[in-house]
Amino acid sequence: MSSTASSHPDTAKQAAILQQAIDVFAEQGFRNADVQVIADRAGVGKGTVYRYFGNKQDLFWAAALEVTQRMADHIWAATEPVDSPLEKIRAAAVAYYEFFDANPACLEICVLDRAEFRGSVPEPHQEYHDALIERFAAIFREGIQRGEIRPVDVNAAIVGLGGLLYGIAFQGCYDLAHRTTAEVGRVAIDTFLQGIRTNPAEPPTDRKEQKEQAE
Amino acid sequence: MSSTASSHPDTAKQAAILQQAIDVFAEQGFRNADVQVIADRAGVGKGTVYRYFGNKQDLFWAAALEVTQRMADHIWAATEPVDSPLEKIRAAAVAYYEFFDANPACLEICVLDRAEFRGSVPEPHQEYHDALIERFAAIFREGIQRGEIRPVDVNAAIVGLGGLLYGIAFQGCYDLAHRTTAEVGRVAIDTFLQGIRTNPAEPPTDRKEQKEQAE
DNA sequence: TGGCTTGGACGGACGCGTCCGTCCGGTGCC
DNA sequence: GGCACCGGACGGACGCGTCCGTCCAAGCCA
Repeated sequence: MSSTASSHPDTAKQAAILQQAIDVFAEQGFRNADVQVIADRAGVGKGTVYRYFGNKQDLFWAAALEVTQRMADHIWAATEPVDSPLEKIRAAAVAYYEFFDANPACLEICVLDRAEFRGSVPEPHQEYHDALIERFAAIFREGIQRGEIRPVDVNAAIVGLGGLLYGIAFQGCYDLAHRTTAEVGRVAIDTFLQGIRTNPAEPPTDRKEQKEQAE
Repeated sequence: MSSTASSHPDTAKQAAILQQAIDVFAEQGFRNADVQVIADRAGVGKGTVYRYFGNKQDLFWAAALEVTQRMADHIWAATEPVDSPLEKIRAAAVAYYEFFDANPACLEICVLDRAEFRGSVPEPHQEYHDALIERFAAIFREGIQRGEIRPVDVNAAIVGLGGLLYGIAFQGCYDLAHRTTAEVGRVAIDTFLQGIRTNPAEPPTDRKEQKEQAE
């Protein structure tokens, strides 16, 4: 209360509800989450929540879209200043873990999206997802052109990269051999870039970015 | 219905309930799943379900443990006849995707475990998980000894591999660039073994297992 | 016939979404 | 400039449907 100004009745309350929805859904899961609790924490009545978001499910979609946008923004901001495609990919991975380390609730929303709704997201999400794929595909293609990246199947590689990032983040709640998610993520992305196999041609003489992860 | 014999009152009914629990939980999610439906599908009364499994949550744990065991069995069966550590890892990955392609309900149980309970599994699960890690660590170590695998950080590599497998399986419900999960998984595991970076020393002349994924 | 398993009817808790009374800011009339 | 009217934003009480876990009556085997 004491919202003296009330210049825009909508925006402030809507944002408050959305943020609380992210937190409560993340804490409780979709079915367990009580809309009344979201309303209480946002400092509004339950009726107001339904006024702004229609129903519980639409509220969840709104929360999920918000999370997607925040994550994408963070990743793009991290990759843009980098020139090398290979390093762009590494930067994206680091940004990804940074984001979820800093916003664990956002990770849980992604998990719930997959678990509750089998990823059957409405169109806005799909558009964001497709845009993500396409921008990464462009990075991969340029990397291949520049000779930094092997001529791999770009789409499959992106799905693989996505799976790697996603999977490790998901597993963050389990015991990751006593490492933080970001730490494991850094090792994993190095593996993705370089592979685990010894090169059949040469003995392990190609230490180059191994220096920074020296155990 | 018509379970005239009832030779073993326990085992048969218990197994039926467990199987139906896996299916119904996978279809509906934990909170959405109605114990009555599980009982009906298993051909028993709800009271019998509670007699055997105590409560809904314990029933879910039992289902999750069953899934874990089935999956682990399948993977070990696939890796044992293989000699080369590197190929053992590849075989394990293939077996992983095979299993979840053939048993999608089992994948959903894993997703639910993570989503509903943050992976806060009871001890039996943890033991299985630890055993899995240890057996793979042994494979990695032998691979490194034999010179097939770069001297990577074994624990981190395993988490990375697990994340890769897990993540791609999870994403199977999204549009994987019009591929099946198994197909994408095969490409991804190749990437894990070899990396995407061109080797700084030699030009891309090392096609060796690229022949089988020729686009 | 007696003990034990089974199954489904039932009570009660819980939470979604609605609906109605309230309150506040803006507008027109005096 | 002050006052009364009005519309709509707001909040929370409530109704209703859903589903967990229990309990007791009926059946089955020894």
